[in-house]
Amino acid sequence: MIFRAAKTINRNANRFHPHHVNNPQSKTASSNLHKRRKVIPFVAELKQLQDPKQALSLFNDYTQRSFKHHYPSYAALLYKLARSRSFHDVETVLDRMQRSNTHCKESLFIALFQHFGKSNLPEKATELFHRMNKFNCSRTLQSFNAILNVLVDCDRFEEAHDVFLRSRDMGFRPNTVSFNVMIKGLLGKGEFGKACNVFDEMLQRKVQPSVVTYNSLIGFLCRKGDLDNAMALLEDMNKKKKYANAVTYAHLMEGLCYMEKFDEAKKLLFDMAYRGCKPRLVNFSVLMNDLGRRGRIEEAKSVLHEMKKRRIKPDVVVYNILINYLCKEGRAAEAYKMLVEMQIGGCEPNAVTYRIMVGGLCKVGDYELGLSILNAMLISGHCLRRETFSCLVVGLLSSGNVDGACFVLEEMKKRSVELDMESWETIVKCACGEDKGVSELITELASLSI
DNA sequence: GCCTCTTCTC
Repeated sequence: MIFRAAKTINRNANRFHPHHVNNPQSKTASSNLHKRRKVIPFVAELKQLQDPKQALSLFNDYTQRSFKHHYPSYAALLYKLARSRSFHDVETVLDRMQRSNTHCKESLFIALFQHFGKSNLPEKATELFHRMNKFNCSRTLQSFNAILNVLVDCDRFEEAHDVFLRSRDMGFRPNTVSFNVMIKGLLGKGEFGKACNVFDEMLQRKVQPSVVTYNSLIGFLCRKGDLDNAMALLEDMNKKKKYANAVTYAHLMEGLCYMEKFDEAKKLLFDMAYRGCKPRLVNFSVLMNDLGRRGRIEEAKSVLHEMKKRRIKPDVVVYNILINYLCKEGRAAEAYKMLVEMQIGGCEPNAVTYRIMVGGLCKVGDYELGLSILNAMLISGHCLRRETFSCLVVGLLSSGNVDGACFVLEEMKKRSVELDMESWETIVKCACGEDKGVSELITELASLSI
């Protein structure tokens, strides 16, 4: 049954957007064909694989055929496994790489820290950081800062602080970036005063604050609506010849929007150019977001046209803002048109786009299109959240598409995503209310043993 | 091929 469902959905996915589904594959195929002779056979073959589970066995196949794996092999495999969050396999491969004494780059470790961090596994990242000297690899301040940042982003400020204090023992001297991360951590906890103390400490220790340092502080003040102090910091920056960049202005514009001063924010967009700072995407998206928030979607769309007129190519975030507010207003069909439009314009949707779109379609009851979007999302290798799956499962069942619902459940099972209690309740109620395929469904659920 | 900090979307 599931197989049948999967086939139907695949067909739908191709209809959804052939350009999107087929292109990445054909592109890699042709480029690999082009450089096949130069590329390491294992890496070339690895890139063709859809399923990350096959990656490790391919690696083993090559090992058995007495193929000697070098750094490019390990790196490509680790990236692939980390991207699909197969962290158990990541560990296995790391062990082998360590034993083989392969000379490896620090960037690989930094990328892995970030993958661990994104999956909220900071302890895995710290463990690897401490283990780095066992690899044939140099560990610099950059790794140190990367680990600090992962800890702060995972809400482990105290641990980050401990690591920061032990920097000297580890042979590192904190630089601007290290301090910026600590300031970000404090601001994240609402500790503006302590963040200012760290700022002063930087000056004492002769570590120069950068635009980023100022942006963090200005951003905090703007979110609080304290524009006066934010402007004072802007003055201070200028005095120290640290010039405001597009992000600085984006914060100020956001602060103005927050204070219901949209026109002033818009004026600042024009003023910043006079002050020698070219407006960037983020400045436009701040305006679009505020317009969308107030339900003025047509005006938000006109900002998009303004950007195009200025030859600034909208990115995925800009489209996400529009798609999000269209969905919120129950205009999922228009949101879908926007999604197609962005792809035609050469902008690939990301995980957020898909989540918003599936949610918006569920809201208006178009579960069939929601399902094909979900499938496109799976094919493009994006991770999704429980809520996205849940609303679709419940919706498909309530509209009588048992095959579709089972397909989604199967995909959840593959990814070890569990349905929430509330959704289960709805499903059971739905199943008991009608007789349509109930026994079939129960069998399916039992076999999945979620 | 993914390489440290600020930024708008869920």
